[in-house]
Amino acid sequence: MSGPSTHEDWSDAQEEIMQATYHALLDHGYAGLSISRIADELDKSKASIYYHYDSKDDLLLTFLRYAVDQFLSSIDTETGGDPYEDLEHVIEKVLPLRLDEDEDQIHSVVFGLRGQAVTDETFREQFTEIDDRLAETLRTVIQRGIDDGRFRDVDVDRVTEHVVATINGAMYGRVTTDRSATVPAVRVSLLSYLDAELRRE
Amino acid sequence: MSGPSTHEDWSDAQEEIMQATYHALLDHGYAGLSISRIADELDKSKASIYYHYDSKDDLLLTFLRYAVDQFLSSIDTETGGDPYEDLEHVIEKVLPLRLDEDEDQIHSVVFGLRGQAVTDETFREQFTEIDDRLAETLRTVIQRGIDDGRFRDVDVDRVTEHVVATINGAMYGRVTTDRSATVPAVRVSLLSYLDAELRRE
DNA sequence: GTCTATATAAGGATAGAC
DNA sequence: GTCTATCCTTATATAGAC
Repeated sequence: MSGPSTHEDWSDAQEEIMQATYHALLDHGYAGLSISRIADELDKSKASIYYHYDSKDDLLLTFLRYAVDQFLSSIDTETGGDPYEDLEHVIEKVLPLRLDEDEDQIHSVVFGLRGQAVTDETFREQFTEIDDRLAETLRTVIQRGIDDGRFRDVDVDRVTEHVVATINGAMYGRVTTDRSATVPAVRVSLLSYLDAELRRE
Repeated sequence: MSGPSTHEDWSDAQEEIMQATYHALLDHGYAGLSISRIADELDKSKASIYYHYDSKDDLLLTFLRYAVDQFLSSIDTETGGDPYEDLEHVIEKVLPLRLDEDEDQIHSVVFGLRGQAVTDETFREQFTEIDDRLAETLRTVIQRGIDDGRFRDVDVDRVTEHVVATINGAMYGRVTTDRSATVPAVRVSLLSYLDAELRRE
């Protein structure tokens, strides 16, 4: 998660605070997040946090963008090959059978925050962006398949929205329920759906 | 939402506290929920809440079950007719083009709480139950369609999980993003998918 | 059952030393 | 930049009157 050059021009202290916030969220959830608990995950005091951020809100806003960027990176997929294989790669990337620890933490934190979007406009904008990005990737691949003549001339937006919803529902189920059969079933079913819907006979 | 006999044998005061909690959640979200804010939505004092509940946790647990029950009622659908029409009815019930105010509030509160399931086992159990129930309804209808010979002999669990994920993703998108095109697109696409996947030629 | 008043802790934020 | 100490507000929870 913290590999080399994770974030632009930030100081080490700022990066450490973001990581501490990550861990505080994993331990206590958003509702239980406090500056004290972030400091507990840090080898620094509460006051030092206020040197870097004006307020808890300021920190949270910065963190939200930080987490969203990490999430977007984690689901980013190279496309441009065979359109159907591209779709396979996207699905494999967003719904791997097994998430490694870092990915699992990113998903947990991001989906743990997403509920805030119901009552907070700032959060909603971020999650709108996440879904827009995923949709854009899918739409581009599908459209290219149609233009190439490899896919049938379907309603691109309709198929795209269907796939985005299914992917989100499966990711969401993974982190908020104990229904472990969901992800494997959806992976298979989604590919079968795309094959039937898009591929020319 | 509060029609006649909403909840078993509760006192009026308890029902009022549940409703106040509802509104406090809509106004402030789960992270901003406090006993004071619940009391503000009530024409009673903070202390009166502690007469009915031992602690905030006790109240929250009761409320979680209350909200989950309301949500389950709101998506409950009569089945037993033509299997394909039953599926149409379920989708129409969980993904109506327009939610009335009460339904919208139930969805907002329930999805606002669901993020807690990431870090809280008690919450996760409730959302596992919600998804299990929806899956059970769908699985039963699809299985009956197969047994009747109206549907093809598909992998029932695979199709069921796909539909549950898609429905959840669409409901989730509705309350956590500004992407208003999702629900209408998914409704259409889901029915088209089920038609292609299930119906005998 | 509900109220006012209050005890006690935790949380956000700042002052001032180093 | 980071620390300790502290201020003020909010929060959970209880005591005791009505």
